[in-house]
Amino acid sequence: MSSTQVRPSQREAQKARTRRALLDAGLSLLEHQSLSSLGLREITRAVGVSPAAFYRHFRDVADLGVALVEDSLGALHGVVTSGLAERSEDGDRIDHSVEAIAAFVREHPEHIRFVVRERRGGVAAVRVAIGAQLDRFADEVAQVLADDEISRDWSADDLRMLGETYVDHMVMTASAFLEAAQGEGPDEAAVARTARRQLRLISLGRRHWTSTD
Amino acid sequence: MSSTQVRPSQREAQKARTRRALLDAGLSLLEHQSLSSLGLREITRAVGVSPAAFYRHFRDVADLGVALVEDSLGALHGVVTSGLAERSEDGDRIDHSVEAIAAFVREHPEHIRFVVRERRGGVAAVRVAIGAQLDRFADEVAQVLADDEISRDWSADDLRMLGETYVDHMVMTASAFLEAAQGEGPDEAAVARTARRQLRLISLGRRHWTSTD
DNA sequence: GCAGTGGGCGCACAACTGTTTACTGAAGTA
DNA sequence: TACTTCAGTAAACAGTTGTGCGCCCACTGC
Repeated sequence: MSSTQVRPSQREAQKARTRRALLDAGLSLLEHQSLSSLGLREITRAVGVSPAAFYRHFRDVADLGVALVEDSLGALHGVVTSGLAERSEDGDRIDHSVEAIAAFVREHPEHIRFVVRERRGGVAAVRVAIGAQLDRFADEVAQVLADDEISRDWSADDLRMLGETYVDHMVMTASAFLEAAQGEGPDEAAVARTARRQLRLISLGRRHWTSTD
Repeated sequence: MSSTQVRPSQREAQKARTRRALLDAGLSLLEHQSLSSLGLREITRAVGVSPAAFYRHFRDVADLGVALVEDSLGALHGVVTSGLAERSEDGDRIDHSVEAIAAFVREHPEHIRFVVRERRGGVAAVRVAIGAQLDRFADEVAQVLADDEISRDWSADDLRMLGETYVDHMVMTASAFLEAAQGEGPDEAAVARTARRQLRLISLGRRHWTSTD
């Protein structure tokens, strides 16, 4: 089996560059529409490349969409795990989490928009890809939570449920920050406040949890 | 000012029938795609009507989308308020709420799919319409919660936040039920169990809530 | 240096899109 | 009965779409 080349050879470096351009153009074109209405020619036109060139990189637009999922959630992955790892007193932890989400949205708004929009979007393959990634997040969060003193006698099942809850809340909050950034809905401070209070609500429920059924 | 006719005159009855047909066809075509990729001709073809006839009823496809929002969330509106009004012991109330959502999804899957998909979808006007409706839901839920003994000394602000939390949770749960119905993800029973436990978590947090900041 | 690989191009193709136009004919009005 | 209204039609418009074909030519490995 041939491993990946150590010296990328400017041929495939160029190929990778075009691929990136296609991905970037696609992502930015998705600001005002959804993937299922994004045209192949639209993308190549934005990059300045012939339509036929597209097929050298992706089977179709949906395929590019799947690639974008890895792109978008890969970056978030690092933030979540490293952010959760650092532990501190409860209130601070909530503040830091919310601020981390806010910062990520500020830095990568298009990625967040893409994920949030296509999570329930019209392209099945992309929906599945996003779902799988978020499932992984939920697992990892549950893993971290398991080491907390509070959830000493929680069942794996309950922990998993809690992990899902946190991930869903994270996505919702990110989406709300995004809307705030583009002037729709409440402003960033208000979103942050709501998010913090919701997390406090969950945190309280967590402290008084008793496993049944 | 001329009021709406009491005797609908078969002319406008026919018009209304075509309009309904367009709405229904549109909704069912949205099962496997999103609104921004739904074509005007696609709809009229499904109804068996000429493309130009579409303009007698809607300005464009986005306009039809907005009409679909009223259609979809109007039905849900009755369920939510009447369902919440009946009060009982805490556990039962959770069970009933979750079952009510499950039942609604079973009866109107396409409506739920539409709302969930287009809530963050590519058509701004539709996003706004859905957001406004869900905001109203949140208000109403907060209103009902205000009369609970538990939230005796809650601020209006905290109640509103809790209302949003419940509405978001409802939408998420409905979406999960929908996925279950079409074989993706966990089955209906598992979704219901998760939803119940999440509600119990929130309920616990609620009982121990103390307003700060 | 030379044969071979492969990313990108230009062009053509048929199929489709949204929108406008002038029209028809049934239903409503007086 | 004669006159108006208007939902729906048919046809044409200029653009656009995805995809396949053969060709080029900078780069690669020998």
